[in-house]
Amino acid sequence: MRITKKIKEQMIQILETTYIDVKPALVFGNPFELLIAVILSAQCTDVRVNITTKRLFAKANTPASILEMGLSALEDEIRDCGLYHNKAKNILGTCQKLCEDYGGVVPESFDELLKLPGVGRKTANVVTSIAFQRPAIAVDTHVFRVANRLKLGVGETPFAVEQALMKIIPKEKWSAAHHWLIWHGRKLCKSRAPLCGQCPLHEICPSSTIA
DNA sequence: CTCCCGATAT
DNA sequence: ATATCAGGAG
Repeated sequence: MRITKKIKEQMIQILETTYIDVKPALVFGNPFELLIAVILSAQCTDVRVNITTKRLFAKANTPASILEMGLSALEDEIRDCGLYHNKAKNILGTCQKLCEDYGGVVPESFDELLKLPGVGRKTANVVTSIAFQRPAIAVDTHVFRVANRLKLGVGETPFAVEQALMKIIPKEKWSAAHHWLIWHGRKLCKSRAPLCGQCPLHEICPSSTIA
């Protein structure tokens, strides 16, 4: 079955009305905390990140104070999130760059964000969208999977999916769409056992496992 | 493409 | 027991 532009627009409308009012799952108090939380969130559940950041931010929640912790103390603090050696190194590198080049403040420029160690396209887009409230579609594992299953935005790489989604979704809805797709992926369009029977999109979804 | 990696869901 | 989790770097 071919997915027309009209069907894609139907999908967008259903997602928009179904996931009205969804908000970020990560807990943060400012752009810097969000940046650190997103770096920690790679291959880790948001629940675990929130437990870890609550404890970490109580001890240190500025670039300078996290730098003071040092590598091994930071590793101990974030170990539960997994990939902790890389993440600790990247967080320290990011904190150092923030202090040296940006006066301890998270830059709003997407290109500057990308220069921070441990910050790739997905993380930079999350910070751009959520912390600075500018239109962006961060393609994480959920968005990538859901967009491809729906054929709402097809692509072999996250960047390709991001571009495909930006074409079909009006710019003013980009940031919201990122949240619709994430929550849809978490609640219904799960990686292992998608709950197609409960899905409001199953009738127009090309990947639906039910009639 | 591979490696990083502990916690959690199934 | 193993697939997956708000990915990024080499």
